[in-house]
Amino acid sequence: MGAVTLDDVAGRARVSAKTVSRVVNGERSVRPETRQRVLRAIEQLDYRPNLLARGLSGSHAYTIGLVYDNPNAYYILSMQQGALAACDALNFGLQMRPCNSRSPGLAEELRDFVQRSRLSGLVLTTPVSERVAALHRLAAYHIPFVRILSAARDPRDEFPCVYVDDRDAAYAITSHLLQLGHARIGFLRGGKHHHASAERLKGYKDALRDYGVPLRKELVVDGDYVFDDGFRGARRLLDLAEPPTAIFGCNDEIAAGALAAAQSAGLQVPYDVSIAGFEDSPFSRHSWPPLTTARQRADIIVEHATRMLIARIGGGEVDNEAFNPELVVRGSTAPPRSKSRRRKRR
Amino acid sequence: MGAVTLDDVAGRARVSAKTVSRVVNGERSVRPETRQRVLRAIEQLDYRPNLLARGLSGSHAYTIGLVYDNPNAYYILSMQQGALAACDALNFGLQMRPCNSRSPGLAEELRDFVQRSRLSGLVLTTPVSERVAALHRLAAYHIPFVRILSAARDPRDEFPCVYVDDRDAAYAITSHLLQLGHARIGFLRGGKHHHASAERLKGYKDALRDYGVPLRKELVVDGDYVFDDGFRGARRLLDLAEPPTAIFGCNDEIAAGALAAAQSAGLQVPYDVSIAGFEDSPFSRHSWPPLTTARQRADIIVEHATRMLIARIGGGEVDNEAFNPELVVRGSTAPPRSKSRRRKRR
DNA sequence: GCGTAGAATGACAGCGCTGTCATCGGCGCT
DNA sequence: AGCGCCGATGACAGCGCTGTCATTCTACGC
Repeated sequence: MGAVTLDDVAGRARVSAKTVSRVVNGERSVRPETRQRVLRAIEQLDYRPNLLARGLSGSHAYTIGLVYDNPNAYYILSMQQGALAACDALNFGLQMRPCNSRSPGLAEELRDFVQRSRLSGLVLTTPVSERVAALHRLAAYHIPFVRILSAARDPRDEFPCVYVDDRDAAYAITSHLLQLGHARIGFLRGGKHHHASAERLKGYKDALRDYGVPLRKELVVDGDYVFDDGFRGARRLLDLAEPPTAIFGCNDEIAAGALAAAQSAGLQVPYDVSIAGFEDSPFSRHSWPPLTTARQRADIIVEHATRMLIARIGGGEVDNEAFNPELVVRGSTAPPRSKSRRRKRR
Repeated sequence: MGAVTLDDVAGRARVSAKTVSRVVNGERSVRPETRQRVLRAIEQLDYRPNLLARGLSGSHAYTIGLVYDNPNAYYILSMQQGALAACDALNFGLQMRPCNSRSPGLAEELRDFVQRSRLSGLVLTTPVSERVAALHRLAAYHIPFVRILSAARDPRDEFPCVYVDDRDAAYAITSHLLQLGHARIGFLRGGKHHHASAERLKGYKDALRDYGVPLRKELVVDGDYVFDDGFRGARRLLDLAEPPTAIFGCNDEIAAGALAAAQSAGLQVPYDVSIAGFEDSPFSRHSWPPLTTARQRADIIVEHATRMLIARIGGGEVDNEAFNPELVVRGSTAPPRSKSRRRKRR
């Protein structure tokens, strides 16, 4: 099993182990010719640093943790892929960490997690990134982190941040529906305590206001980020005496539920009712009709956040960044048909 | 930051560090009263072992790798969840490792991966688990692994294995369609080089044979495990002079493509054409109509494989296990309607 | 040619744990 | 009483790397 170690390389290159370490870690103050010799030895021996030893010895393990608390499988995986891409490129390891963002001991759980493996830092995704008290505790423990937040850029933020302006995107989707001529637009909320959900509702309300369309309480239905709630919520909306001509689901899974509810009621989408989602998950592309939605590249966002984190760990100062989801118009939205022509099938 | 170490606990419990180590690792030969004292100290100090140190010092890192090469995001995530469940329960770490199963240096890549982090072992999922030559090399490197294989249990297998009998499940789905009265059943293949895909095709053929229905070459269409191939393949089938009355997609994503193709052609599912998938992914539940499919609990299967692996690492002998996917009948399949009554909408 | 700053390199300890082997004590046996 | 044996415990080295600090080398100015 004899894995090649620093010492082996050092012997071959006729330098000390420390110098090899310097080369491996790209430190300055190694003469180019020495560096060459070391690199050659590394290649000849096919040396790979032992990450455990490096982590144990150094001040941190060159590994970051991705912290999430989200029921949405697809979302988690995109985030993981983004984080993995950044980590692979920068030679860091990645640990996934599900958690309960509402737990009172959140900060301490995360501290233990970091200490056990000497993690270099954490990427905090929503809704974990919204627990401000926990963030302060983490900062007090000197744990580097970058958070991803559903909000507009805010210069007063004291913690490094990648912003995703969900309000803006929800505004765009609602505007799109309004411009198509819809005046009664249903809104299916997700995650009650989830800040992103509130932002999306805000975008919806703001758009209605700006277009001079009154907000109707009965068109906003609570629920969670899951299919069944989308189905039930849409059913409720469609059963109203005056049903909406369009429904905006707070994420794609909710919209999928709404789509199924409409179709099971014999309505044709988008002719009888328009449906829009939020997320650009595979479902939105694979359903029929494909969903109009907001493209949110969770992978790219998290990759960026990961790079920011690693840069900070390396001592750099990094500027916050904002990513705005963009409107993707697909087949599930169209102008409303006049009520008289609405028809039931089957 | 001062994390609590073994020595701290040892000092408090008035024993040596080694004894604390024994208690932590559940070794015998510690007097119960000593053990109690140590446990109390651990609790009082809230001690957590440093995984890096343990891994560096011990013969392995109490961490396993989950190796995959699969384009299906949902599948990967379920597997990850299963592995995480087992690892959490048994106090192991988990590293995810995507790879190219067709790379000639596969075994060496994996060896490097294992050595870098001193991994305890690997769980190999399909199609990586099918590369027999690589498996032999891994075994020669003394790397423990458990593989998950799409096949019927085979006592001649020399490597530990969790079997998933895809042929059987595909047989069940095809039988279901045949029993409904379908005689022309289209089959959309996935991953050309993927053994599981061949097994599913086999199940399809076997069922046809057993029901005395001739196999029609033109009803079997090649493609990959992706939506677009399902869409295109189904289009091709539906455009035949004598189109099939049912289509069986090799996984849910392919079936989703077929569903979209049928609906975009104005066909009503399942009245005009039945569609079945394979996998029981969320899509199959969230589409309209929901898909008849084969339930494959990737999470449970991988959790089991992970437990097997960890048991083996601990020196135990473990028996191979087989999981058979089960047929899940939903709304996308129904008896064929007579051809004359078939109608186009829109 | 000499002194010296600053760059290049090396020696060494130690990160927190486990494997190995030595040690200690108590018990049962002759 | 003396012996051996085994269970319980501890001392110590070392896993492979990095941080710190000491040492050596180089180049430049006078």
